[in-house]
Amino acid sequence: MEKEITIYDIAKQLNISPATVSRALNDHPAINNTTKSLIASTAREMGYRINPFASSLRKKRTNTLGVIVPRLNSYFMSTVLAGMEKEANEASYNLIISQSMESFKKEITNARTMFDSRVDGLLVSLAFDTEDLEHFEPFLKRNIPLLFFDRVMSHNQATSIIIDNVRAGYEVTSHLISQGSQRIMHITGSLKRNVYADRLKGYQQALSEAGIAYDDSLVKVTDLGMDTGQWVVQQIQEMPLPPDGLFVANDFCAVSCMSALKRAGYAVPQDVAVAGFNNDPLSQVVEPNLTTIHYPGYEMGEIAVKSLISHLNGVSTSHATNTIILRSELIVRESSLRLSSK
Amino acid sequence: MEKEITIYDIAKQLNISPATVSRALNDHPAINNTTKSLIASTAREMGYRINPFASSLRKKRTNTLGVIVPRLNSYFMSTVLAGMEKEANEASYNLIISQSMESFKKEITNARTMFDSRVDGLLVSLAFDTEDLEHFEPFLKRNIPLLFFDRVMSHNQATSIIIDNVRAGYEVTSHLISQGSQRIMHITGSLKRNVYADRLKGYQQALSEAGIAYDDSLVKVTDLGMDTGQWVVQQIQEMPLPPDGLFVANDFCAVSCMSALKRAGYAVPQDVAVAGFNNDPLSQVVEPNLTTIHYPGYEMGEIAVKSLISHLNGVSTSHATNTIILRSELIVRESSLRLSSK
DNA sequence: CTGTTAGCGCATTCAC
DNA sequence: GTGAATGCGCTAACAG
Repeated sequence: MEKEITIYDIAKQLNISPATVSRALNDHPAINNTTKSLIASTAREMGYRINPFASSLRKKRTNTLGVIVPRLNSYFMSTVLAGMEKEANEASYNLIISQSMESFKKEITNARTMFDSRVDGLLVSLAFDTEDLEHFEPFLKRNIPLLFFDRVMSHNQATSIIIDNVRAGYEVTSHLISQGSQRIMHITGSLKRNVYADRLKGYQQALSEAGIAYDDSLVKVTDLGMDTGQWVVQQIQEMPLPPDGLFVANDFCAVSCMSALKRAGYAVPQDVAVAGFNNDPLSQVVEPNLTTIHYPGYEMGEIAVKSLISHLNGVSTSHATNTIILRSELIVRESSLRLSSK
Repeated sequence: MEKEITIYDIAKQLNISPATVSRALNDHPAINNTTKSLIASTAREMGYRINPFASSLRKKRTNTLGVIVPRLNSYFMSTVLAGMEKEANEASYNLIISQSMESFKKEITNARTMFDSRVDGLLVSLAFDTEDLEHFEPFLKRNIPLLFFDRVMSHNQATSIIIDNVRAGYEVTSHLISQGSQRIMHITGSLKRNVYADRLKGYQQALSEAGIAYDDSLVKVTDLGMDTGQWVVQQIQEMPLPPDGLFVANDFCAVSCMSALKRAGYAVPQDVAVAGFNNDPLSQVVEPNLTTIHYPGYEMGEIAVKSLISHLNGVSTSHATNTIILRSELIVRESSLRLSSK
């Protein structure tokens, strides 16, 4: 069992004061460069590592960011987190990650834990059924910056990072229309969440622009889970006039729908064109390949952390609340191609 | 900006000593129950929250566990993490999670970060190409318990939690044989990793037991990525005698193979029976549903953390190294059913 | 059962 | 450019 080296040990070794060691290690400008590098090298030799707790206690900041996400099990989310981790590491911040499991209640618990852990900042993507932002008030009261990404809710003291979901929804729908679909069904998640509400808006815009009447009964709010495909096909079979297009709010569920459709004897895309959302690798692994929206997850993670940290280092306490909108992109694949040759 | 309440504030308020407050808050046995609850309630009223850094600095433990995983983007991994998080929360531990992105190098960096963060214990699932365990030595030298799960490497000072991959591989292969497959191809990942090496062993056992000669050229080591399916089919098309069964080491890649097979005109399961591994929800969302192995991820996460924490609280420094083997289960679905009626 | 005292390791005044 | 002194908030002796 090795002993921990402290700045005192280094100081003694070099016959200088601990204060100088501390300053040198923190690259303080008022320290001679030669002594700086001397201290750095002996620190390395002696196997010194900073004690983050002593440092945090003293500085009253933890160099830790909290992240609350609905779930980790999607390509999208893990990509976002990879981006966050990269930026955090570079700025020597740690990340504490937790999953709300799409539950408002768990999200509240998670927020509480993050608060008690005294994170310097909090990054959140909201759960399906989150109703309000009260559980984040303690952070704002203590001036701990709060940032929402992807699943956001507008708040006058928090930054949001999103893509233009209205536009993306519009693009998908327009594309389906351009491929000859006239009755497009939209399978989505909780409309409490901007991502779903906005995609729906885009869907409606595209219909209206094409002169297609909006039909409420073609929009289905689901949990986007693995049974949704089967349920959707059941609905379709009960319809007097079945749809000829399907816009599903994520790729996994879109695949579930495609699969159920094929099992029920519908041809994709001939009978029904299908499009998903997120550009999960899954979309290129199913037959037919899935038309979808590319979502810049890694970039979103990077920017989120970068923005939060710059806020932490920021000059003012002015909560410059802004919304950052990233660029998404329609990716056309076979599942929606009904016109061009295969 | 509110002021932080400390135990001194509570002590002053109640005219008692800070030590008593500290003891009461930590549920020390030698404190009167009435004063305990009095302290607890005023602490709540005053909005007290413990300062984990002061506490960590004093106690020389952080109540934080590190987790290094290859990737977060699978149902399996996020389930494991959910189980870990639950147990950690209950024992009031925090989790720091990082992804190695299947890279040995990144795993080393991650380990270093965890070490510098002074985690009390470390949970690891190894990257594809990890060669040795040297980067974990610093932990062992400092008596920080190390636990491997799923992707493990035997080490005389670390506990491992796994399923019986040999058996699972055997079960899958035997099942395929029982459905009439004679030439079974096995698509797997790096054989440096126990999970893949063991599944291969099980595969070989089953063949041998059925009196089928083992054919090296039917085993393909890949990255199990999204292009693997296409590549595999290409290989198949070049074979004089194509396989009639496919055992793929994870579900995502199995789906990629099924899809490529169908695109190339093979019927699943009639021409080729397919089986995957992990029981990802994906397996029930593709057509045909995928035969697979159910893997108790949540349970594995729970047990991993429970075991590590009990080690931390353990009486001795004796590194009682053990291997815990969890039960997996074959799940038969359409993709492999060639005999029974559909 | 409760109080007194001291120190965990660091960063920051204030000196010089 | 460097050193001495102090305290961040908590817990663990040691007393009583």
